[in-house]
Amino acid sequence: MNIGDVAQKAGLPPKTIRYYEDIGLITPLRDTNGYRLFRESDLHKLAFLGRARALGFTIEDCRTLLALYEDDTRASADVKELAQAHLSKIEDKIAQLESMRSTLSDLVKSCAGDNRPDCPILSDLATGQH
Amino acid sequence: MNIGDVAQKAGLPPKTIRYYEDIGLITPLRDTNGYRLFRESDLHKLAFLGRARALGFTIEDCRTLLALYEDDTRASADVKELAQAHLSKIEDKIAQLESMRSTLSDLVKSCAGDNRPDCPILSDLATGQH
DNA sequence: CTTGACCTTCCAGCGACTGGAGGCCCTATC
DNA sequence: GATAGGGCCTCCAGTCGCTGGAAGGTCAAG
Repeated sequence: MNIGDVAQKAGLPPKTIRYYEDIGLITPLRDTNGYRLFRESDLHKLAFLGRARALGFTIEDCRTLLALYEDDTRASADVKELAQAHLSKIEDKIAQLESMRSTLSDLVKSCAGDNRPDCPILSDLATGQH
Repeated sequence: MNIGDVAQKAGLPPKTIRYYEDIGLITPLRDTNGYRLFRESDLHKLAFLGRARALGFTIEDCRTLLALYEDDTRASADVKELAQAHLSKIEDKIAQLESMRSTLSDLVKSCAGDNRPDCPILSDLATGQH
């Protein structure tokens, strides 16, 4: 398979796939013309990476996950720990965003949104007081 | 005031303040020794920026917000529109993170987390099937 | 033989800082 | 007057995960 094919099948842009090769996540073969030549196993890895990235794992997490995936002697505890840590980070981010959402939502509601200059949003930003 | 003082008062690192000057958000004076010399108005702007950033506004949004703040003839509708658009982006992000959280949470729960290699987290990443 | 789609590499840029090197300035103490 | 320590300066590079674009080779169809 050429890069375009795998890109389609894995649902990742060619650029991203080249990047993943650059940083050593995959090592496709090379055709005589210099084109990358992808095996089924490469496609499989790329799909794995796509799903892991979609769950928000960092590239380094993905590297570790791939290594664990390919290690028959892994302990599921290691995978779980990684996933749990990532989950915690996501929950932190959600909490942070929820806090912003709450404040912003209040501010937006309190703003008339008309032609006049008076604006509680700007007042809040200016003074920190509601 | 020197940069250390405003940094403390505004709750922003000196590096960030220099960066804000670099990109033209503030323009402190200069002392004869080359040190930045901050007026009350600079501190006020920095505090404004700090709060806007804490609400997740991008730097470009902050630039616009500052301009609106300093424009007596603004329409509060413009501020509200900006804030509303930002709020929508935040809500999108929250939705995306919630979706990750949900999937991840299920996966983590379903993983034994012991010495054995069997791991539903990896299976899911490998196949996309639960 | 040409066109156009595909592939290659390499370099630069995104956002919002952050770290570090190398060096000047200021104050206090000896 | 020398020195130590802290604060300030500029400039460059790195972060993360791509993404865009330039310049050029390759391939299949007409």
